Amino acid sequence: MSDQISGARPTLEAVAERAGVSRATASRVVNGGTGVREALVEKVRKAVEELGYVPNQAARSLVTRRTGAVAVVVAEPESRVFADPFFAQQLLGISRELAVHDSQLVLLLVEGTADYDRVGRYLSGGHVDGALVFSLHAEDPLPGITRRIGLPTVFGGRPGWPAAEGDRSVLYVDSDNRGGAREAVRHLVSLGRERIATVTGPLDQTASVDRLDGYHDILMDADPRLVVEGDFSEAGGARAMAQLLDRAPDVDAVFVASDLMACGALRVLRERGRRVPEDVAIVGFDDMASVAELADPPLTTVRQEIEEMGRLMVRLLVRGLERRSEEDSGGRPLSSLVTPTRLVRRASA
Amino acid sequence: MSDQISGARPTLEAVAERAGVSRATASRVVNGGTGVREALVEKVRKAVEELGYVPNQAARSLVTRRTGAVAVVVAEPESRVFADPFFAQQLLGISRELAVHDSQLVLLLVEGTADYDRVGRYLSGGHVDGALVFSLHAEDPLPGITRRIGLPTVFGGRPGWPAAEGDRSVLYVDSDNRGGAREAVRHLVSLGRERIATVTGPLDQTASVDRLDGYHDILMDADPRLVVEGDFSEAGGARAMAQLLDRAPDVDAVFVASDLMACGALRVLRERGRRVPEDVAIVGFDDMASVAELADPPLTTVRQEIEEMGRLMVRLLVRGLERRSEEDSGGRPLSSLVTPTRLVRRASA
DNA sequence: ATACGGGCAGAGAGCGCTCTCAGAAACTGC
DNA sequence: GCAGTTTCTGAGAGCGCTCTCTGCCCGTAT
Repeated sequence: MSDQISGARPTLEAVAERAGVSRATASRVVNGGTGVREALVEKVRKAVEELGYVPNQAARSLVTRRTGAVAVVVAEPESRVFADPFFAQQLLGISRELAVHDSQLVLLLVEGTADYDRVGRYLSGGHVDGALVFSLHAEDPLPGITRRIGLPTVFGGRPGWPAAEGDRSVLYVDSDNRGGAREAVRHLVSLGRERIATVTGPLDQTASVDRLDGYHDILMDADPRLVVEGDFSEAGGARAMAQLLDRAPDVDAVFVASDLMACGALRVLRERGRRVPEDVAIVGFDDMASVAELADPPLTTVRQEIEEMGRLMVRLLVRGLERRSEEDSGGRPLSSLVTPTRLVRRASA
Repeated sequence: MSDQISGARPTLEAVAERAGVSRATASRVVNGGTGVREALVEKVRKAVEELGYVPNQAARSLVTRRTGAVAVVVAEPESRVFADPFFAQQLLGISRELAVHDSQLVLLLVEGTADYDRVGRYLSGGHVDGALVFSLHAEDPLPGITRRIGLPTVFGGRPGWPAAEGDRSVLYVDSDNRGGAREAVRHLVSLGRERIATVTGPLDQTASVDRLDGYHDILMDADPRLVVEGDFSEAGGARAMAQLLDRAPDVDAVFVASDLMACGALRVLRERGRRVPEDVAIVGFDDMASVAELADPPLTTVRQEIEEMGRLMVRLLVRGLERRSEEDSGGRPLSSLVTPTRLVRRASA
């Protein structure tokens, strides 16, 4: 019987009546139950149970101004959600951490200009308490939107748009791309390699730039022919590697800015008869399980805690929300997070 | 000025006042504007514009009982969202189609038992108008949950739990796995191959079973040694292929139930010195752009319209919602959809 | 001119919940 | 035993919106 009530869902009113208390008391119990006599708490709990009561979120958020939902905004999903197991894992982290905070994940994929409109309207509509934004490029209007409407926002990766530089109020979670790159290159140097090249990601993304900076930190005046721009795809890595071999046949090590690209590079090296790591040592970046370990040879790579980054984004956002609602704003202001990376040695270097 | 109102968002009341009309009229205009004189429509539009009014969804859905959101429930995301570009693409289709219908996508990833609880509560809470469910296995409680609470639901792929068989009220969108497999095998036969094997997906998934059935449709009494179970992963495909070569060294063609597995198979064949397609012809399944075309040799495969399937799920759900709200239920009942597949010939067979 | 019908606009009653505020009940101290 | 506290409970006012219902105004027919 009671598990088939498909029609009218019970209201708080009904629960209160059944428990013989007022709506206010029932509400108190449902929301934590502090300050209510134990006997009544029990009664209400029982009524909730029997009726199969579930609070109506719409009514609740109408008055609390909280929705219990967080938007995850992804620009250019085609190139991202997709090709990128990276993002999938981050999403997993986000989802898990949101579950901990009893919040829902509203996924907004943004493709065209019209979508920006739609998403902008949605975010302004008070449908969500905050937003986690993954936007790749500098000209993205998203950051401006969330800022204008005052929606708490955390970015995935250091945002690259000009005004953000040095603006401490812009919150993001990133991994230590530069440090990781440094460690990778240092490792290659320690191996005695002398012509160390790098295949970068698209240089309009901060992650790519930071990794390249890390490379230059160690190899301050590297031969510019040893730097080739890739696009984070397997094919792009292959293309870049081919180009590199043509430009600098004497290359003996490559720091490739992603595992996927490293795979492409590995393939080209194999095709051209270069042995890895004997002739050319390779270090990747990401440590994506499905790629790095299975590569031939298994990739030495820089590990980032991808899922952890997703979780941290949520925690940062939630902390911001708490502050805001407490009108507290005490303590020192929230600041962006940079998660450590670490070199994982396998066979390729 | 007006684009920085971070505090109080304007209400319909405010719009009405500014336009010099009643709240009711303002509401009419905002929701389509039929039955309102053009002059007033203009005035209200202007007021909306000037105030930057955005309707409060909570208030609206409190009275309409519609949320404008659809849940996408994914069981076992780790093995799915992840490894599976397949799912990503379907999600893209879903997102795009939902945008068309002005609905939001609430992503629910389900992992442990506790999650089922949480998700069940959420779905019962009236937070969403319907659900799109991807659940892999027979024992999944999800279908039961949505059914019990009477939430309109469409499944991704034919559900495999026992009670669903033959139940026309269970709606799903699937591709023609069996037909596609048949076509693949028929093609291999037409090539004159005589020892045609198959690497299946996990046989607790209907898609895998259906593809295997398609294989048997053509090869009614195939040697059981020619059937090996894989797991839809690259590594699994490699493993299965190796096993196959051991069991039946004379195999001259393989229908592999996914492109990813086909890649693994290709790799093993290469390692063992078998030429593709000369010695062993391979046909994959999925036609995933990032895999099939880039494989060496490029894969002949069965194409499914993955994104389209996502879109169809949404359309089916939306149609169900419309019917339900119109109390119409006229016309013939909605029925599940099976999208066609087609063989794409490349070099591997 | 009066009666009647149709198209439009406004008043107002909720939707289900939270939260303040005030009053009841139980406790303390003198 | 009574005033002064403290703890708990209930009444009731909204949150912002939709939607029905009533009434106005206009055009047309009588």
